[in-house]
Amino acid sequence: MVDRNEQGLNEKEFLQSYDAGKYEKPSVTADVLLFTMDSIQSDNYKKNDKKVLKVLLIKRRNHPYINSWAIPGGFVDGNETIREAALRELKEETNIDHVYLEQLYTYGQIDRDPRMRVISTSYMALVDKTNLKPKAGDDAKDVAWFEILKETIIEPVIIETENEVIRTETIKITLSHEDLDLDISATLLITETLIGKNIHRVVDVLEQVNLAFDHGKIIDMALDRLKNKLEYTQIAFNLVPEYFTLTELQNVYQVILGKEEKPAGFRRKIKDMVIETSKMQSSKGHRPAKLYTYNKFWHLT
Amino acid sequence: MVDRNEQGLNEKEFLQSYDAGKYEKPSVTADVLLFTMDSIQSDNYKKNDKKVLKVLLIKRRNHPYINSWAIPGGFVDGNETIREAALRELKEETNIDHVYLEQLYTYGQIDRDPRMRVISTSYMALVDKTNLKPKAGDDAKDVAWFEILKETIIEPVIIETENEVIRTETIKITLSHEDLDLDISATLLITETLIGKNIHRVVDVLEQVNLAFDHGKIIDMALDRLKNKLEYTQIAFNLVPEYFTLTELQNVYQVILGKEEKPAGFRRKIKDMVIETSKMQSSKGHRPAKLYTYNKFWHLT
DNA sequence: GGAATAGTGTCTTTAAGACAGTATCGA
DNA sequence: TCGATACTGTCTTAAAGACACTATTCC
Repeated sequence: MVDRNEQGLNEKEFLQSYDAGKYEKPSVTADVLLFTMDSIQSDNYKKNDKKVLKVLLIKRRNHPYINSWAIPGGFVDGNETIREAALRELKEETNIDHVYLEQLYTYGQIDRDPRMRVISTSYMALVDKTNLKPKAGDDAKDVAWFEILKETIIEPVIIETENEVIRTETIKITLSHEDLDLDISATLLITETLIGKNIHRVVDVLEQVNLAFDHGKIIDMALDRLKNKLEYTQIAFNLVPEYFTLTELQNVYQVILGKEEKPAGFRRKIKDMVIETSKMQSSKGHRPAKLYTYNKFWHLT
Repeated sequence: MVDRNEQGLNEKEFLQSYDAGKYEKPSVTADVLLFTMDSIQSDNYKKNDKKVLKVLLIKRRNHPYINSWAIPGGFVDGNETIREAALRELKEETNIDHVYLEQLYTYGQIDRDPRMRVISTSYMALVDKTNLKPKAGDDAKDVAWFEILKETIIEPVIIETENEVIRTETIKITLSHEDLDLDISATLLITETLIGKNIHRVVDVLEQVNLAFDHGKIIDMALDRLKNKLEYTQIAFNLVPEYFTLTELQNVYQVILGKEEKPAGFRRKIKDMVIETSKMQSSKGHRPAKLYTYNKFWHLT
């Protein structure tokens, strides 16, 4: 027996008569938040380089937000998945294979883009900058790594009423580049409302300078996810070279999580995830450090 | 100075001339995985009810997958966000306010739907079934709660080569209903490949019985997320009534995480999240239990 | 030698796990 | 009284944090 619907059509007849264009459709894009760690060289021969977290942005050459900076991304093509679109985007910016790529969140505010309805799925990618070969034909003026600084502008305020608790906080994300004379920033109002048993978090963009669309909000959410995942996965190893010192690795954690750790405790915590090698890193005016590599079989325990 | 693009247009001129229809666009839907805990009454007056995890499915009345069961969902309308579409869908299935609703993942496989390209953003919702008033006009034949059973069909196999580790496992998700004489199941092949420093997880649908689209895969991923979030957030409280016993709460954890816990340890772990009340639960042939309620200020510590 | 970082041993404090024992109900 | 579940106290083990100390390099 063939299943027929209420109009008496079987599946083949239904599909032939189906009008795919009868609903209004949004455009869908894939945006890639490409993060890396970078070193700021120290002038003191004894001191280690300072490590900072950076994100890749591109300069928009067309409206809307012409000349502002944006997270790299583009429309999802009819013959590719969203992930493939993100990978394609990533390929244009890096030359590395096996880049870590993870879906983060899908943004669907109605007026995100003044051109039309655009729904955007964001991905997070992590790369080790020391492996990045600069691409031929790269126009430094249009693609650049920006150091990320996140600071609190207005300290958290908690308002408790009979049935509700509301916590508001204003933060500012500043994106800076050592060579470009440029101010990029986003000021965000974070409102956490306790409704019933759950906290509902809403992020509003109060002000954005030289940053396109709702990308300040997207960067903020990506930073939160990066923080979270760092604590219970091994993704930090995507941000260091194949051979690294434990201090380097510790710096990745400290910069992203924003808190100091004692060397003894840190080493104890990650000892099963790394393998000691006989290589050494020297050249600085202090005791040279052993180089370690990632223990890829760590999961199987 | 007005910013002009390479065609010499300012933003207003650009937007007026922009052809929003020039790219092929997918349809976007919001799917809601509505979970709840249910009790299976015991025939022994002394024993507590058995608790099970259930998910809400609807029966499809049209092609494709006519007469199969599906996760409730629908197209995102032009004047609503994706979340609003999910809430609208949820409103049709429950009457509760403040339902916990969280975005999970966006699925963009090209052939997910035989009608056309459909990109689907899934949300997870948690409700306490004892609060659910059955909706007027609800057709029990078309909407039903299904008990979830996840089992391993083929035990994990790990293949190690020089540079790669591949782990495969076949699982089966069975969805059952006490009254309906119905088999709903999905058999899934899970392949985890260690590429570089990261594990890439791919879920393939081997077989689906009476289940529409790629919904077996979506249910599986939702279960994983539910498990994860249970361990480091307070979402479990959405699955119990306002007043609950600690054993009830413990059951929520045990059923979803699939492992036993010692009462002493469990109570110690959650003691700051709950508030003891003077209420008691009796009626069973054993010592009555104290009723507790959620400590909504637990976060602020 | 001195500044700076690398690395380790041990003590203390907390948290997690195990286990035994008491309490209280309904038939 | 018995079967079943509700709870609590304490001992053990493991993890996290604090701190002191030694090691090694380049200028």
